[in-house]
Amino acid sequence: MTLRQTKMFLPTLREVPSEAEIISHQLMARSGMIRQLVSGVYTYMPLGHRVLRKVQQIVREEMDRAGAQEISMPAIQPAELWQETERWDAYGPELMRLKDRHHRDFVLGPTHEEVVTSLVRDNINTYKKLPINLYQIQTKFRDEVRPRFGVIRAREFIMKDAYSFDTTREGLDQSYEDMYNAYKRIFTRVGLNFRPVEADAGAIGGKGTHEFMALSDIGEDTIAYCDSCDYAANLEKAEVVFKAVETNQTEEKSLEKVSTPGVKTIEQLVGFFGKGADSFIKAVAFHVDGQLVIALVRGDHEINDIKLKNMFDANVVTMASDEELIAHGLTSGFIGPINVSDKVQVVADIAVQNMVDVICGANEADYHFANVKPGRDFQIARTGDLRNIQEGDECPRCGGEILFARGIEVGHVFKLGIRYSEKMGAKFLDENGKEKPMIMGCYGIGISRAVAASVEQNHDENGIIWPWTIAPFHIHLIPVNVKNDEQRMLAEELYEKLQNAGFEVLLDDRPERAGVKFKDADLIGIPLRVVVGGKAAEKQVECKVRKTGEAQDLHVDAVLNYLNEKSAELIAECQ
RNA sequence: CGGGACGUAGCGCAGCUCGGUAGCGCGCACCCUUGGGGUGGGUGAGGUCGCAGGUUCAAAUCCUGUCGUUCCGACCA
Repeated sequence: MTLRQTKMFLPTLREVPSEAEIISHQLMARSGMIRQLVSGVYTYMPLGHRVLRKVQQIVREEMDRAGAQEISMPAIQPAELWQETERWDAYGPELMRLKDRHHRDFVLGPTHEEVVTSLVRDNINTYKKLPINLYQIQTKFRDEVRPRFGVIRAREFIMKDAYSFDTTREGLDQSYEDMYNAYKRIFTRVGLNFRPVEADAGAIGGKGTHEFMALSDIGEDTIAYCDSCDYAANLEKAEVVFKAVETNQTEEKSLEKVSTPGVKTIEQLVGFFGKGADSFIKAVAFHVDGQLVIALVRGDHEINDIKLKNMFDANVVTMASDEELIAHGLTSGFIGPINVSDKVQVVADIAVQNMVDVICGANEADYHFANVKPGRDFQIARTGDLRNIQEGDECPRCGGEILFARGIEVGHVFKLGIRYSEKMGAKFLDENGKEKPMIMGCYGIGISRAVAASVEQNHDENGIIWPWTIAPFHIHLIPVNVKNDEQRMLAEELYEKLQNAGFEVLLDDRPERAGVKFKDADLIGIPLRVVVGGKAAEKQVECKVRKTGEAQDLHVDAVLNYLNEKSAELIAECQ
């Protein structure tokens, strides 16, 4: 490995490539870490590759420590395996498919449940060989609808995926916990500001699941977290604690039909009636596994379609189309729970059931009902938690206050159970000679995504600021003027010395001007910098910390001590 | 999948409205200069104007199609 910049393939850019929108993408491109080949597909150049390897190494160490064993499975997989689990159809167009010369169908693996389950089923058949946890670090393929954010949502990316096989539920719980703890150590060591959050299990099934979120404003997920305990959940999952609103309502008003021409949205209703959004019922029609469902929430709340899906234990939930609305006698913009056909089921969020004197759509263009009382004026088929949690709501664990943050999903742990082992016949004989399906878990880390998330979290206006543990180099050694013999020789001397001391050193031996070198150094973001300049004759050099900007002139003999001290501080930040 | 924008030198862009010799900045090569925050000057190399078709005496420019990139939305282990 050449660690001299004159020899290294490290093309930095002064300007931002036009396709890069977010800061991490811009900086990774400008610093010469990555180049885009086509949409969502990237080359990692030497600098980027070194960072990837650092992250991979940490992941390996922690996975091995947790008792997992590294393997390497094929990226190319036969369609038959995917047909066994029915994911050949279920996975949809996101699955990269191809044919071989004999016209046999294959896929480029987006994940490896099928392959690993087939592997284990063919090679393990007794409880004596279980539990086992197998992992790999490998390129994955997903034909994303819309690749974006550079390598954060790419179509080809590097993932660590692990799969555990246990004989009992309790065993799975243990495997899961081991992985959960390993993930906490991994992301801590990688230097990410992250949070494990409870998540919805989604289509992959299983009960327990946590996502590891790198906190970032550009994150695609919203995290609801508590300000006083460690509760954190994905917005789609976060439970809402129902608090009954006290009412001093004594006399009961009767239902009244009000003309509301053109008033459709909650916002318009608020303006029209001069009442708060919580005086209205928001009604949205969904298509739930073939049935039309009207879901009700309070006007100031948002419907959570995943909770709706879970309420019905449904496979598919989509917004009802205009055609479906008309077919069921509903009018877009004026949907309500009163006078609906028998074919339509009305469900409601808990907060709706004891609302009084509320206003809702009349299922007739330009009319709303006022003074509506749930239970009296309409019946609710099912009641439950159907809304998104909001900032300021009560924490479901401790009663503290819920706040929101955005996060980039860098890891995910799942309890799969027997979903795959049953379909694929991955069974073992237990102590009693009885055949049982293996109980599985799966655990993913987006390696390349974690790198981008780190850049997103660690940069300033001049460039990247790498955490020590995943920095491509530890020390950037910069002779200001390589034509000056004293500077050049002192730099060479230090280069040897620092490398012998165990540091990874990048020597900027380019015949560039100081400004160019400093700009590139800031951009690349190596944690510590040693500048050999005008005082080379007196054996004085400048040492600088990229993150804080603190700099000091030192005699060469004092440099090693100083760097050891600073590196120890930087290492401590990732523990 | 719906809506929008953009494809001109390695990178960033102008030129297109109104058809007629393809330009600028950066980068690159060489010379001089400078030498602690993207020095200054000079010389030079580098482009099927995304692709295909059409209109025209003539197309980067007008028309049609297509491919690519990207943004917003929908979707999303």
